[in-house]
Amino acid sequence: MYRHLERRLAQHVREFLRHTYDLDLPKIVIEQPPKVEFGEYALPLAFELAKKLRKAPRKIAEEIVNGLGSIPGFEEMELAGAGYINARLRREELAATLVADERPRAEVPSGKILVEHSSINPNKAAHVGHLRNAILGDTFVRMLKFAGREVDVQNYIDNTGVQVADVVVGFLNIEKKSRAEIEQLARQPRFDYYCWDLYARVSQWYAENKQNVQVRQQALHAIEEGNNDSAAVAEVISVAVLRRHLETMDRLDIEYDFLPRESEILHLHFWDAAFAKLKEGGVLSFETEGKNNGCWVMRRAGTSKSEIAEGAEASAEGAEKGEVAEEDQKVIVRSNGTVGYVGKDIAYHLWKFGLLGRDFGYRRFYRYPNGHDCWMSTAVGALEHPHFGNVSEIYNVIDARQAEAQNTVIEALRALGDNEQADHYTHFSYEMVALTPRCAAELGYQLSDEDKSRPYIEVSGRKGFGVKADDLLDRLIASAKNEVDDRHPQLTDAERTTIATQIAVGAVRYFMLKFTKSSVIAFDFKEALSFEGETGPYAQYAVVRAANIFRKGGFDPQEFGRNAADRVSAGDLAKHLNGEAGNEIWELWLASAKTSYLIDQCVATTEPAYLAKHAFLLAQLFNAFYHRHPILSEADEGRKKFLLATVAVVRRELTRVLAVMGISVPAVM
RNA sequence: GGGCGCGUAGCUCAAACGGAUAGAGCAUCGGAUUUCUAAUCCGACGGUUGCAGGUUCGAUUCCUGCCGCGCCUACCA
Repeated sequence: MYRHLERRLAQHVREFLRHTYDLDLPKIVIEQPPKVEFGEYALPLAFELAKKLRKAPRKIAEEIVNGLGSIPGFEEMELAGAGYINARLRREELAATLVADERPRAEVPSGKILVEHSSINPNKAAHVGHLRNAILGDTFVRMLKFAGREVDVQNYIDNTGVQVADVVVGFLNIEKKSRAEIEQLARQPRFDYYCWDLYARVSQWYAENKQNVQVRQQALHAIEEGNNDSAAVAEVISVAVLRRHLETMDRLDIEYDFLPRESEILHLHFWDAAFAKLKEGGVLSFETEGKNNGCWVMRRAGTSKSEIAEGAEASAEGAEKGEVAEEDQKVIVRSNGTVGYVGKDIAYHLWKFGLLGRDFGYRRFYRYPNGHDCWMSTAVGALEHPHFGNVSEIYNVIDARQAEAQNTVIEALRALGDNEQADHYTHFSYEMVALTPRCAAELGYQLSDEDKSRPYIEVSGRKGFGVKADDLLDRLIASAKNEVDDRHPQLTDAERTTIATQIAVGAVRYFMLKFTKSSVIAFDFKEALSFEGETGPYAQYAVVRAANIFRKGGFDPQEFGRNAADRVSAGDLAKHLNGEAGNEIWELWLASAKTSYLIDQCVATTEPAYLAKHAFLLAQLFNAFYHRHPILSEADEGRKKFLLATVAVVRRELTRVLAVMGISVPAVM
């Protein structure tokens, strides 16, 4: 409703400007005043118009205020400061729509959206960096669904790369395990932990002897070719580790619809189809000299043609022929004829948009406890399956280090003339999770003096350096469980574990969402394990308190919410929300009204952190309100109903906001 | 060298297209009617927004230069 009113205001102002000044502004800037006393919306419009109209800002603001007339839902406009126009809502009207939970539906664009996230190499346990990816991705999916969009969630599995080959080498060449033994190990509960350690050992083993590196090459080729022992072992390992990743993510309520695998991209010859298109479209060029002699190359994204043309004389000759300077070349097909990962990625993305002309086979792979099926690609699949791909919009949740590769894929689409698709390709970029030196030391890693002086140290799976996702979750659950055990000894152990798990998930999900995407998270257990202050449990606690009021008062909160419209009168709303005394509580109502508005902002900017901040603000306002106003002991019956309606609205909206962040609310805390 | 990003309180971070007194959490210190449970609340302390210019009625935000830091820049994936 809040965003609906904002649009209504913008519409009125736009029409007024057209009539009065014959001005057509494409965008009416609407801000939020620093304090509720100033109103709910602020327009710095007059400053902008001062130059165009050659009048003082204050004078213009005055004209607008006087000329705008009345707008449904709004009080009269007000002039403030040097030329701000503040708009004030009729508080009781917005409050009434909130009580009744009336939400005007915004028009939803049609077309399916594909969100790709997680994409963890299936050769070792998931770590905190993967957690950030999956939580950002899953939260974004929830936001899109909240906004009414249809979404498919994909988790791309690179099961044929060197990382998997390395672990295969570890099992076969270092540990000298048989296939049967490996299959046995793969059934162990935390097989991914075993691989984590082995992977680190393999890296060391390569460093010890140059010849060992050749073993890796052989393994890699064998895996890509298929139909041999190495390939079979690779399949066992990657599938088992992948299953573990799905289990880990399921602990956080993160689910996927489809797992496309690189092995199928290879075996179903996606690349051949893409290669033909790229050659036909003149996107690739074949090098006949220099270091990339014999390769098919593409211009690296971000290197423009004009710069080359204006650049050094040495490249001027090549530039005239439309060639790409060597340092700007991205090799797509190697001189030995094999395709690199960017090539496969281009093929994959052509498939996503339905431009490839080929499809995967599909098979059911994983069934979640709630009955939802996750499908996986396969060479020859089930006859009956849901349809994936062929979408109109995609978001790839991939960290900022992959920006160049992502842009290269987008450029390939453009070069093929698929601009519509390129425009709807969003690299949802975010910064990595690193460890603080203190955290690294805590984990027992030896640090150089140089590393100790850094603000953070990059995680490295290859070195086995990092915090495993399941370890973090285990620690969070244990810590929460201690607290719950103390506070609620009357509950069964199972009940207490459920609550502790909800709190742990709330803590880790909030932690990963509260930083803006562009901020590197320097991970530290102390901060991540905190349940106080700006944390998920703080917000959960606010909802639990709200629910407690109803429980103690003998009401069912949902029931009360549904009937609140009958219980609290318009007169009471007006009486208690207006004036000096009403400001504080109105702030709480207003914040509660902003759920849809915030989610729109988050989707438009691909920035979930705004919603996390909002959840915290809402919880903070509620906690202050809770402290200041005794409700059940309120003598004035009308006021008591009003306060209960306030609690009902906040409880509902905060629960909703937390749900979009994938955070559930415990029964008690 | 080139590309992308960052630099804000002791620490970790906010501040949507440039806007009203730059805000939170943590830490430190001092408080809260023994209540709808304190995983809470209130207060204090804490800032030349890396430096120097420029644009603007107005700059943490935009532009230029400098300083510092990180990531990317493989015929690895």
